Amino acid sequence: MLDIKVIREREQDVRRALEQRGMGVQLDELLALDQRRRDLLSEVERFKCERNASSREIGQKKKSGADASAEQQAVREMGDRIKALDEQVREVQSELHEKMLQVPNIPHVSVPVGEDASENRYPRSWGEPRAFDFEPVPHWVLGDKLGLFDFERATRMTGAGFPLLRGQAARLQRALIQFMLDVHTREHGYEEILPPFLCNQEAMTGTGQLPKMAEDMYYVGLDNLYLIPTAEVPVTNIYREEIIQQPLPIALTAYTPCFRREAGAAGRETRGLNRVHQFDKVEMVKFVVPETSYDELEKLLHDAEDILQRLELPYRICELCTGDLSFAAAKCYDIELWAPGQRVWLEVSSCSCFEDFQARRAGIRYRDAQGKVRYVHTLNGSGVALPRLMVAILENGQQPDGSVKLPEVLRPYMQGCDRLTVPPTLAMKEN
RNA sequence: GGAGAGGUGGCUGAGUGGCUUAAAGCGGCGGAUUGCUAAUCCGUUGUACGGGGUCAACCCGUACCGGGGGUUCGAAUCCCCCCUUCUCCGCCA
Repeated sequence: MLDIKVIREREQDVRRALEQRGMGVQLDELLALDQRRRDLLSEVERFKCERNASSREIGQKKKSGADASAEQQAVREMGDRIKALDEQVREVQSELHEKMLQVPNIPHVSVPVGEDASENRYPRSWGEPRAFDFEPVPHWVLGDKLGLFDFERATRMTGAGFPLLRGQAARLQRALIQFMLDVHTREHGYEEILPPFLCNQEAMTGTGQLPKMAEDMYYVGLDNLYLIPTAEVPVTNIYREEIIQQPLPIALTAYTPCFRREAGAAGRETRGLNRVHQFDKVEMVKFVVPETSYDELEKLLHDAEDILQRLELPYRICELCTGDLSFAAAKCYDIELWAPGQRVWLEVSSCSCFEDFQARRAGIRYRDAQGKVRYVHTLNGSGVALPRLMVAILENGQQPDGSVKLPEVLRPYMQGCDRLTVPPTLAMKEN
């Protein structure tokens, strides 16, 4: 959420910044509501001041035994007016609040201006795509050979887009989670969190999923809870409505499943594990003082990159332009892995700085050196998402015989196993 | 799911209708003093919103004692509903 005072005082700047996002925002309406709210507040507070004074007088009079029934009558009538005005204030306030929740964050000055993804920048990349002396195949072909996935049966029990991993794939996924958490906790200084996988409406509003993304989430109506689309939600909301007492920055990492309805995405790049409704992810979340947030964003990005470098997977960094930036972000880098079997780049991480946008919604504050209460800056990034990481490992590590050579660094996590091979049961079927 | 007991500031903890502007202590911040890794003494101490202002380190007002309603001239205090924590019982991986 933006600060209404900032909108009031720097209307033109805000207007320009939001236009760069390609979103029409009704600032006039917001400012009119704000004016109305302030007028009403002035009025009702004047009455309340008067009532407080009169009540004190009545108390004095009664104590000294005098009659105060005339005054009581007057104050009672004033009370009716106050009640009516309070009601109006509440209405205007909640309407303003609803509207404010719909306004996206202002992009940071360093964000390239552009209309859509075609104007994103690619400042750098890491690693050389492997040169194949045979034709690399997509991961779903490898999956068939190695018995990794069972999409058909998963569809029967749940529906399309809910992957079922078997045998070596399930174990590899578990190994990857363990590996990433170990690197983040032991070497990057994050505290490991295992949060709830369902959150309430307040938490979802705090990080910005609600109200705009409601139809992208799974909702459990009976209990009024949402399945988390990312660990960002429960982990960022750890400090909701708090003044954080411990020193900043705070760096947290969490493994969770993620649930996304992906409304409107049906049929697009949905083959295999490319885009699914349920997936696992290791997430990083930071709470920092405002002065350091963009340095922290670079560090966060490097922490995610470090995972991919250790896994020896070539990637490129994408700097999102204003038109492609998500609702709550002020700046965002994506990391894209090369998938040689499909000849596409797949997004495995999104590292964002939200400045005080989420903190303001969620009421997350700290005390600065002078003891003043201020909003923290929040950041988060995937470190990283599992399905597409799995895709890249499979497609990059594939051998002519259909087996998959695993990154060296995973060996301790795979009981020394260094490749995925055709299981005996499947091999027999082929012969 | 049932019964009982709780929820007060950064923390501990008083407070059963108006001198509560939330006591006291701890912690924090500022100062004084002291030859020793500290003690002692003094002062200070919340948040949000609105208004004013030499637009700041200030002043005025309003609200805030888990959340929401109600009673009252006046509510931390009385009443109702909800949330939540703890204990016991039931159910259960």
